[in-house]
Amino acid sequence: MTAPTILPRPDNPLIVQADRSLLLHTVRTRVDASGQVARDENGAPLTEEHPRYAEARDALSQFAELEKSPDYLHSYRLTPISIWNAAALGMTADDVERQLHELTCVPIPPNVLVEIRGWFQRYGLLRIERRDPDADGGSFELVSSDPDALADALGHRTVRDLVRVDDSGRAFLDELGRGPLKQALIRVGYPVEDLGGYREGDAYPIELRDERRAGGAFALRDYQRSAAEAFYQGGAVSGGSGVVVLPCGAGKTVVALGAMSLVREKTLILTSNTVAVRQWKSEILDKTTLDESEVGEYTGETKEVAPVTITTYQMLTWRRSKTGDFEHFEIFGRENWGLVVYDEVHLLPAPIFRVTAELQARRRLGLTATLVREDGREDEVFCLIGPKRAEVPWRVLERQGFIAPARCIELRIPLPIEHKRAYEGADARRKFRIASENPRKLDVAAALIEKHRGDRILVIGQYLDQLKEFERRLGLPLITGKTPNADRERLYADFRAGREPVLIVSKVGNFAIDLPDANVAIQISGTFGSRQEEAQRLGRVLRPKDDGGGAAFYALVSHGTKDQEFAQKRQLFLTEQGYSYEIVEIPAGDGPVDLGGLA
DNA sequence: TAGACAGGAA
DNA sequence: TGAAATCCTGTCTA
Repeated sequence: MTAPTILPRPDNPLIVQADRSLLLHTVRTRVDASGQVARDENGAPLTEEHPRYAEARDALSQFAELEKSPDYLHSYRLTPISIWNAAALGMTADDVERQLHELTCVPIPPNVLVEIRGWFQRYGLLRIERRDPDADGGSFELVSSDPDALADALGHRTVRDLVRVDDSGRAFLDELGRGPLKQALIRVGYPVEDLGGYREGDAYPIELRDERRAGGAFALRDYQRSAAEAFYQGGAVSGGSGVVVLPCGAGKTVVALGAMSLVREKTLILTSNTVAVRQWKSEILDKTTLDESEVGEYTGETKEVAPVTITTYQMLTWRRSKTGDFEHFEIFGRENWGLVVYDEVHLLPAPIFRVTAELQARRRLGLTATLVREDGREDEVFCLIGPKRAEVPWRVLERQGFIAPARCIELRIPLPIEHKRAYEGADARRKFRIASENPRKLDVAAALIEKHRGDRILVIGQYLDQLKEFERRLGLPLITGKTPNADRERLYADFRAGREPVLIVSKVGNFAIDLPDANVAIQISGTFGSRQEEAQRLGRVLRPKDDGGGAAFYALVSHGTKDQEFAQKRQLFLTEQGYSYEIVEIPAGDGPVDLGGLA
């Protein structure tokens, strides 16, 4: 082990704890010229952002996961997956260790460094390699340069059952065994490097249309091109598998088109809903040389299979009955696909993991805005789709002008006294509902709408009752799942044209991709703590504006309640991406709301 | 043969 | 912890 070359500096922002959690100071107390702690008129100490907070956050985002983000102290955790993704990006244990030493204000517990090294060492320790089935005992073999590691892995029943071990102790498997074996191994702590390679799909010429057209030239942006190349060249076997992480609105589709133009084989695209299917199709027709006949939609309405076919997860996971077969899985065998694209990998349903386990000989590209899954199956994404090949932080795209700068503000609103009483007496789940539906939110929303006169505003909520109340009291149009398509389109059009500056939307807003862009979002209630939901909602207002103006995202929460607690959880992902929430407390009382605390 | 709608699933 | 939206299929109507 290398001795630390950098001594901890007391003014550094990071504390590394023995349980592998990391604490990051976001602020520090301000000191005046005479060396005294600066205080406000009430004598309370003043704080300022820690000068190395941003640097530390950017460093940690490469190899640690953000867990909690209260005001002053953010906590991160080092996990095997977070380290293996770093390893797959080419980082080494030395890199991570050096960055920790540079940021920490206390000595790093030695066991943490040992564990980090251990995880890095395990990455690629076991490999799956191709064999000649006639000469050897099977098509693929699980190998390791470290016999102890191989023996240790095979000591686990769940692993041992998936391979055939011959007399000399070599472990063989066949093609379909690759996925299940990788799943079993990652559960016992071995991320396998799969050098088994890919089966060639049917060649199909797919080229990006790069010519000048009426709408201007289409060209991949630099980060899109390098993400596509990182996917194609990433890993020991080129042509690869893995995940590209890009913010909403950064053009994930275009990255996939870039990858398709590198692979140049028949491609199957799996996406989350039918609107997305249509969007993919029009993007493909617009930006590649493929024409209508070469791109198929495989949905409830039309079941076309073409050299490039787009379908939905729901289509694939449909069953006649609870115990029936997945009747549409046969699409995977209908063509000799050379590439399978998984859109929104953070939403991938369980049955798709199952079928993907059998698809390890196909190239697989996962796209997502966040690797975080609410169900904690990050390890399955890692071993079945592949490691993270490229990631562009939101803030970087913001600096380059590809997404609009955004201000996030959490408004803490007191519960009126009579609701407070009901809240105290309610059980846990009623509490959340009561706090979410704080009627005072309506007054605050009205004040915000007034403040943002002239902007495009979306009011986003979770409960239909609450939303209907807003519709009635504010006299603004509401869109829910029940709103007929014709009405939706009319309202969207009015919103785009500026005739209708405010729309109230329910959870449809999470799915409807055709929802027009806004520059102000007011979230009046959200789910129990879905991080990706918050990210998507912010994504709604992040498209760059013609006037170069910024966006605002307001989260309205009831002060000191479950509502506030869950809001904090939702904010995790965005904090990790470098957004900080300003907190503004709304004074108690009724009548017009004073937004004086808001600059 | 298209559209509307109900019902089940996750 | 619960509510809401979606998608797919099948059936009914005109």
